[in-house]
Parts: sequence; C-alpha cells; structure tokens
Amino acid sequence: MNVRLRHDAIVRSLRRNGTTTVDALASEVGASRRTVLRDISALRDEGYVIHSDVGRGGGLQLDPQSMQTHAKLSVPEVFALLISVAAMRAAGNLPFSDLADAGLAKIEKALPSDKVKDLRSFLDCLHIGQLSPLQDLSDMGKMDPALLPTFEAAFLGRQLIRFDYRDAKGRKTKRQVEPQAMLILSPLWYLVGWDPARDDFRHFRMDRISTPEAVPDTSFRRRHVPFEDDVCPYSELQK
Amino acid sequence: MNVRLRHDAIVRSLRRNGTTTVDALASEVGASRRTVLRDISALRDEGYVIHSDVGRGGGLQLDPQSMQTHAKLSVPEVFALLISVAAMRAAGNLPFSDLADAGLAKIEKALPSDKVKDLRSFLDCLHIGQLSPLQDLSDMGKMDPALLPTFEAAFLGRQLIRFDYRDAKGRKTKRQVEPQAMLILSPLWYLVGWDPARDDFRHFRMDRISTPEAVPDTSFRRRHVPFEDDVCPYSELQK
DNA sequence: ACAAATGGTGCCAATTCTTGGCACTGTTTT
DNA sequence: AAAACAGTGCCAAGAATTGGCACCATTTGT
Repeated sequence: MNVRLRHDAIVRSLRRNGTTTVDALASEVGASRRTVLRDISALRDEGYVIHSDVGRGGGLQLDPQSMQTHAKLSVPEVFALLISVAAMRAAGNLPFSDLADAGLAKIEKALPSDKVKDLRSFLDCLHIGQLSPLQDLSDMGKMDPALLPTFEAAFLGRQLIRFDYRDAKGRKTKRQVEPQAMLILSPLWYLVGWDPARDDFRHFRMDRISTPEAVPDTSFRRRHVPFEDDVCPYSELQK
Repeated sequence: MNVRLRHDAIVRSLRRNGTTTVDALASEVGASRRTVLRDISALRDEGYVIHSDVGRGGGLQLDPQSMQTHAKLSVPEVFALLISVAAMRAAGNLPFSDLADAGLAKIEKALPSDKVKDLRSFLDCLHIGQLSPLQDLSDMGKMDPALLPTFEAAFLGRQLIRFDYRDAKGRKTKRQVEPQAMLILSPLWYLVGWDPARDDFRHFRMDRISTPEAVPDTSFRRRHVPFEDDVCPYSELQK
C-alpha cells in the first residue's frame, strides 16, 4: 500500500473509531507498528492534531477541529468565492468574515502568483455598496451569463468591450467602452466603463446589457474611477 | 529533490514559460528526460491539462484553466465560506453564485461525512433575508466574537446557551435558551431561541448579547421555527 | 511495588520504490 | 530525408521506505 493511501486510511480510521491504539491501526492498515508511528508523526507535521493518552487504557484520538479538507479548486471557482466573501464583508459586520478571509487567504496562497495578481486587480475594480431603498427594482431582468466572463477577460486583457444596451426608458443603443470597474449594489450589478466616444464614464446596469463581446486589437489604460468612499453615489445611477 | 517539489517546479515552469520542451524542463529541474516525462504523466493524472505539440517546433503548454489550487482548509473556515456564499445567494441574483456553489461543493465533498452532516444541519437553521429599510440601525453595536463559536457548539451539541441580553430599551436580563436558528437580516444577525421559561420562541439581536456560554449537562429537541418563506417577518423583530 | 499496556525514539538491514539511461516508435516541420 | 519533438517499455543502479528490535517513559490496575 502506498504511503498516501495509508495516511488516508489512518485518518479515516481515527475518525471512525473515536479512540484507537497504534497496534490496532497497524493491523488494520496492514503495516507495522513502527510505520504507523512514523505515519502519525507525519500527519501531525501536516497539521492534524492527534491526542495520545499513554499508559494502560490509553489510545489515539483525532481532534475533529484539526480535520482539514484538501479541496482542488479551479481559478474561476476561487474567483467566485473571493467575490462572495468580499461582497459579504462589504454588506455588513458579519462575524464570520474573518474566518472566511482566513480560508480565502489559504486558497489564495495556493494559487499561482500571476493569477493572484489578476484576482487582486479585478478585486480592486470591484466596488460594493448598499443600494438606496428608493430604487425601483420592478424592471430588473436577468443578467446575460456571458457578461461576466467577457468582462473579466476584457478587463484583464485591457480590451474594449462592445454590447447592446437598453436604458431606463427602453431606448436601445450600441456601446463600446473600456471596462474600468464593476459596482455591486445588491441585487443590481453595474459595469462602469469609460466611453471614448463621449470622453466620460458611464454606468451600465448589467441586466440591461446583451450580446457582450471583447473587441480584439484594442487596448486602453486604467483610469481612476471617481467613487466616493468606494461606493458610487446614488445620484450617479439615476442618469 | 523530492517528487512533490519537482512536480511543483514543473508546474511553475510551465506557467512561467508559455511553452517549453521536455529537455528544457529536465535541465531546469535537474532531473532526467525520462523522469520529467513520468512527472508530466502524473500531473495529467492529477487533473492538469498539459497540451503537447509533437514535432519540430513543438513543446509543452499548460492549460491555465486547469490550474487548480490545493487548499487545506479547516472546518471553521469552510463553514465561514459556506455561510458567505449562502448569504450572497440569498441577497440577490448574483451571477457568480453558481461558480461559488461549485467551488463549495468540491470543498464539501472533501470534508468528512459527519462534518458535512453538521454543516448541513447548521445551514438548515440559518435564515437569510432582507432587512426592512425602516429599521433603525443607529444603536447597532459590535457582536461578541465568542458568540458564534459558542452558538455553533451549543447548536450541534443540542446544549442550552446562557447569556446576558440588553433589549431595545436598554434593560438587561439573563437568558437561557435552546438555540434553534440563526437569522441574518444584513447587517443585523439574530439568534432565534426557544425560551423554556417563557415556553415560546424569542429573537435576540446578536450585538446585544454578551458573555455567552453553553450550559453543560442539558439537551433539547429541535423545533420547527415559524418563519414565513424562510424569512422572519419584520414585525417579529419589533418585539 | 510490580506488571501490563500503551506511546515514542534510534538504529540498521531488508525491501520496495524511484530514477536515469537506452533503445525504440510516432508525428510534424523544414 | 533529416531534425526536433513527445511518448513508452525495460532494466539496473540508486534512493527512500519499511519492519524488526531494543529500549525509554508514562499510566493504570493488581
């Protein structure tokens, strides 16, 4: 049996039987007493907290709090988790956010450094605030699922993004903007873009955007998005 | 050099150099061509997608989407992430929530089954809704950081919880309740408890709770908490 | 006080796994 | 046809793991 498999088997056994002895483990996983002791030492090095009561009637016991999950996450998944926690933290004084941050920090540490840079720059452009309760939500539609990936790719590649937009009065226009930031005023999401044709920032409600696509062979510079206290003022969105 | 370290080195190199050859990798990590080929095979088994163009001018290329992060998370950390995503989903139609769910599902799958059961039962008691905009938040205080762990332990162990409570009019009372559910009306958190002395449910704003502790040697049964549509009606909280 | 049961460590030879070299195959580009 | 590349099978040399042993420390029951 493999070292890895044996370690897994030992952890599982420790979990199942509240308390075991080294000899019982040895016969269970089919290894010698010495090897099991070595394995336990290795598991402790990995962070598992295994209590041991020495003496007659003693035994090994695994601290359930120390059980760790080895999750394999793809980059978009980490990304989604990151945004969830960021939004959660922005939404209020949530007592779990410290723990969630710690978890994300671990995930982030395991990510490739260039991806972390991408994520940070994406998070920097993410502004989360509270929506004014006066906002009329009756016409809220469903967001195009292709929008987020397109925006992410365009933002990171500094490419312009092109889409059809339907404004509050139902007028339809074609837009081509530099994606500069994203604003979440839950449950509404806004794309903040610099419109070169109008030489100014524009806000677009994401559920009013359709057929988004990145424009190849273009590039733009990052601009300082004028948010007050990292939150877009309500009046801005009335335009 | 260790097998593990070499694998990491190979992944890093593949990430840095867009495209490489087996021989270049071999000299870089200080191993033989044969070993590198074996490593690449192993990495592919682990889920990395490594494209290989054979022939003159060929080379290896790592699919960036396949890069996975192997995060080691403790149970409380997973827990915190889970709550964040659950709250996020409840808060609105967030386009990332599907991805976040997928990430959490993977994490959950890697958790020991008994812990998953704990988490589920905890999540079942978690109710998330929107706070009425009329709520006066001026007196919102900071939540005792010891409260959540105490509540979690008490809830899972079906132990009573004891604390000091300061009500809306500033009156202080000692309470001893069965923790039945938790209600988040962001940014306020409420503990929903069954008060045996009053033979009824009571809501407690968590930032008004102090010195919480679990009461040993007691146990209680789970009750059906009367939420309408999984959200506590606003009037309930005015008491 | 003593014996038994238990966890824990150091040492070393036996066993098992990993590695490197080699020959070979197959594909693509020049 | 030649060169450059990925990929596979085989096997001996080298490296790591394993098991056995002696031994120590602690606890509990007799």
